Amino acid sequence: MPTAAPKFSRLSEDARREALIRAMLDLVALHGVAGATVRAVAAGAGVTPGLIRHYFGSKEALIRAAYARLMAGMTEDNRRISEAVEGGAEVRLAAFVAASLCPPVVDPQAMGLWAGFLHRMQGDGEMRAVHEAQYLAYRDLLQDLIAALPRTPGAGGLRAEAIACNGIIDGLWLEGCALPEAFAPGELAEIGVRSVGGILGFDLIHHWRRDRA
Amino acid sequence: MPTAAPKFSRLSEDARREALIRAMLDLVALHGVAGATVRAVAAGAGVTPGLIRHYFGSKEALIRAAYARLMAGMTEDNRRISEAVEGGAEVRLAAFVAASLCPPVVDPQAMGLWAGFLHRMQGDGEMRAVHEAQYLAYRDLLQDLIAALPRTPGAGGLRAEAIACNGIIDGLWLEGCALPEAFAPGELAEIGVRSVGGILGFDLIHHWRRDRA
DNA sequence: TTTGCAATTGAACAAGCGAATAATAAACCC
DNA sequence: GGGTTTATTATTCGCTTGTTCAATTGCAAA
Repeated sequence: MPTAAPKFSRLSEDARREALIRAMLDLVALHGVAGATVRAVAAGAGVTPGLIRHYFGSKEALIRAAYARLMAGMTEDNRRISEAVEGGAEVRLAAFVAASLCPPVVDPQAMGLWAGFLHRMQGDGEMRAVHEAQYLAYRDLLQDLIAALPRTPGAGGLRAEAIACNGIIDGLWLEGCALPEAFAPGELAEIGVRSVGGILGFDLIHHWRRDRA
Repeated sequence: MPTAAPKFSRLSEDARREALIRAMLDLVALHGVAGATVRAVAAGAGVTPGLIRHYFGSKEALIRAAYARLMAGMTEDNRRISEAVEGGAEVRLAAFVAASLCPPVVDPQAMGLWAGFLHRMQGDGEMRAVHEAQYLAYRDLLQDLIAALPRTPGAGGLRAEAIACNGIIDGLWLEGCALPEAFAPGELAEIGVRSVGGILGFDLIHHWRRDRA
């Protein structure tokens, strides 16, 4: 008598949690938070709905875990970009700005994912705390890159400059995601680098263009 | 025998639609789109759920109508701001930027409202069309203010400058809404005016400060 | 191989959703 | 005032949701 095929396999706790978080992120990106039902997430992870409760206690807790994972991943990507570029502080900052304003960072699905979680921050203080920590980490990274520029800092102070540069990156990223056809390829990146240069009083786009050539 | 109190009153079509849209906006701002059920919206408007179908055909159609109303209101506010300020083009542009980065425009509830609708744009082309029209109208307004400045336009062109200024206003507005306690009162407005000046190569903050004094 | 444990299933549950529809009553016309 | 219209209500339907829990079963230790 042949041994019957196993109905399921027992994975480690880490692997299961990982699979469920990944399935949640995929579904939110594709159909929004509304489409990420426990049944759909479980099916995406190849398990049954009961496991969500077993590992996370509730769907809400899984959503929070997925959001934290998403934000951590974006920070990690940004850190890698800023470290991968060869050259002086000018080139590294310009590459950092440009990378944030081109695919795959600029992506309608990514914005859907981000917006899907954003509108949950209103009543959920724990989620807002995750967002704040992530925002400050990103801004500090940017501030370090700005501080390394060979120039005399502007009148507003380093903090204000980091806030401003973070702001224009966020704003242009959002517009690029929301209306992909409204901008030519590379247009947002060039505008971003030029604008950051204007804010900092530094000819950033000149260094950027020479580096790309 | 006293005449019994009427169980309900018949309103004009416009008044009913208005009441339902208003109730929808209030609920989305307070509890997100998920909390804006047909029953809750109807209760907020003082009617029964059936009327939503009677006037809008479906809940989805009411959501679209409410979104269009929200966006139209924001455009109107912006237009009023840009027209209310006395003075030259420099002062008007600076006031426009600053107004967009102070209460009541910067408001956590407003962001909740905006985010609640944003994550619905993914699969809804009609909603995206509303968003695009609104975005372009806002950007054109900004571009007109920029074009009126007494200066020689920058190397990037007027369109790129408008995109950049729009981007930084959006980005700073978002950060101010998401983390109200992270910035001092007026800090974002000053950063915004200074940054727009940097992007345009124009000493905007000097004119702004003199006008406020 | 046998035993014990807990990861996983699968069916069922109550609650809430949007939608549909027949009955009702307010307002308008003559 | 009586008759007509239709805005509005009240009730119901079918469906999906998140959650629950006893039964099952893969897997590792003994």
